[in-house]
Order: sequence, then structure tokens, then C-alpha cells
Amino acid sequence: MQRTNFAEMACSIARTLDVIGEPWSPLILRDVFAGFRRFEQIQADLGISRKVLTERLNHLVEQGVLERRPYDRRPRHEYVLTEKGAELVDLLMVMVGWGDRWLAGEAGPPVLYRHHACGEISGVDLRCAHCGEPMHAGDVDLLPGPGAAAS
Amino acid sequence: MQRTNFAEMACSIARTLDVIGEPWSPLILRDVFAGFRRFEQIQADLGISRKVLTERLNHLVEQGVLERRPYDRRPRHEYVLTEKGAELVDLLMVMVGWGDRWLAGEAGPPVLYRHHACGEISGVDLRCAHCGEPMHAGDVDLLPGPGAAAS
DNA sequence: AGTCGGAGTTCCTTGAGGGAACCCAGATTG
DNA sequence: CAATCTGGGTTCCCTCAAGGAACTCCGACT
Repeated sequence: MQRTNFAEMACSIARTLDVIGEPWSPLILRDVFAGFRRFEQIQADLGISRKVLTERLNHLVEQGVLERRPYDRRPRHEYVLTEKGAELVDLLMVMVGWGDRWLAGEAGPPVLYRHHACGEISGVDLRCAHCGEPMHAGDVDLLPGPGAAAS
Repeated sequence: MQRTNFAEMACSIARTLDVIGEPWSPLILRDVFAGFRRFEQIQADLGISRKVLTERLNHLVEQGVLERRPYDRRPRHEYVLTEKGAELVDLLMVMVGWGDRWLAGEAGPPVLYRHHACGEISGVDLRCAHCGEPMHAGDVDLLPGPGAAAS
């Protein structure tokens, strides 16, 4: 939908949005991650238009986030996350954390995550990859990097 | 743009998308976080249509993510992140991490983050809030939570 | 031969994004 | 005191994407 081309911007947020910023795309990834791998399953689960689902799946495959693979000799396919796509699920987990905290209301979170390592119901926490201390919006300074736009 | 109402879905991803899933919204938050707080600054920086910028800012204020505050006796305002909004910046940092890793290419990341606690250029890393071990897509099981949709 | 089921494609309508021009209120300037 | 400037929007029009329903294609059962 977005007619402005985010992919060309010197900004990793804009470029990421170019991959998964279109409506439904994150929900499609969520479904694939949750085990809905086939066109009909995803369409029924989300209630998305078949046309839009086709477009989104093609785009996600082109971007290397999903892989289309046949599961029958008939023309039947399923979609699976690539490594690139699996790392996007991290982003989804952070979205879930925020949504659970600020939007879930009385009913509580609709989905829980159990961490294999400790076996507990938990959520993600952001840490500095370097020192391991918490790293949030107020804990960082922004500096221009090597890929910054030429002036 | 999304005519389907994501806010009603029993999914924290969908509900979060209802807040910041529209095109431009994450980039507007990025700008506010980076210090572009006024309408004209954001509009010039992003090249967004004034109409759409007005709509997005109003929506973000309604959702409690931004706060509009006057900075002059004239009708002049600036937009600042609320606590709810600042926590969304965590999401942006994860997007940046993914975009830097998979989309930045030769030139490298356009923006770097320096962590106050250690003073190093770094990025975010996802950890389990409970045990502190890494927590990624493959490290969790999904379970229905209390807010799951009634069948 | 007829039917089924998965995975799309086509077509039409509506409504959101883009862009440019316009507007308004308070300050500054001559 | 009129004219101009400036920030922060509105209004209008055009195009293109989302939604939805119907249609197609193709290999497999019966």
C-alpha cells in the first residue's frame, strides 16, 4: 500500500517496514510461526482476502522471509520461516510484550510463551548485546553510522 | 488503510498493529525519539504528506503514545513520547537490529546506538525475563493465555 | 466422467495515501 | 496599523490498494 518507497531510505526501520510493514504481514508471520503453514489455513484463521494473502506471501517469499515448499506431488505448498524470517519472530515477541502490557486489559494476555531453557511462562527482556545490562529507549545515544545518508 | 479492525482481535500483535501498524507511524516515533518534535520538522524529515502526518499524530496522541504539548503562547505544539510510547522504542530498536543484520548491505548500519551503561556501540539482545538466558523464536512454546478468544 | 480440495486469479467497489493549495492565529516588521 | 512571516494544520482531487465474491486450474479420488 505504502506508495512511498521505504526501502530506499537510509534507515533500518524504514527498510524493515518495506519487508513486513504492509498490513497483515506480521500476522501472517505469526500464523506461520504458530504452525499455520498452508494458504487455506492462514486465510481461514485471519479472515484476510485471498488476493491480499497471495500478494503478501509472494512478497515475503521474495524477501527471503518465507520459503514456499511443495508437500505433495499435487500443486500444494506450505510456507515455512527461513532463518531471516525466524529472526523476525523476535520482533513479534517484543510486540507481544508491549501489547500484553499496554493493551491486554482485564482479560490478560491471549497467548503465553514458555521458555525452553527454564520451563517458565515468561516474556522477552531487552539487554545490551555487549554488557548484558538492560537496554531501553532512555539508555542509548544515537550516532551516525557508516551507512548514514550522504549529505 | 487497514480496513479490517485489528484492535478487536485476541492477539497482542494485532492490537499493537492497530496502534502503530499504519504506514509511517513507526517512522514518526523514530523521529520523535531522535528529537524531531515539531510538525514541520517531522514533515520535512520524512517527506510525508501533511494530511497523513496530521492523521497519524492525532491517532498516536489518542492512543497515549505521544503527548501534544504547547511550547509557546502561540498555537505551537511539540510531540513527546509518553511512557507507553517510550516502550515502543524498544520495538524500534529490535527492528533496527534486524534491518542492520539483514538489509544494511555494504554500507553498514545508518545509525549506531551507544549504551550508557557500558559506553559501547552495541545493539539489543533478547533475553528471558525470568531466567536471563537468550530467548528467540525457537526457544519458546506457545500456550493459550487467559485472554484467549472464547470459542 | 464427475467431483473434490488446495491454491490461487479476476473483477468490481470503496476508501486511504500523495500532493498541492489554501487557511488561521499570533508575532514581527516598517 | 497594515503587511508579512511562520508553525500547524485543512481541503480538494486523483490514484491505487484493500475487501470481497466469483471464477479458474490442476492433480487426485470414486
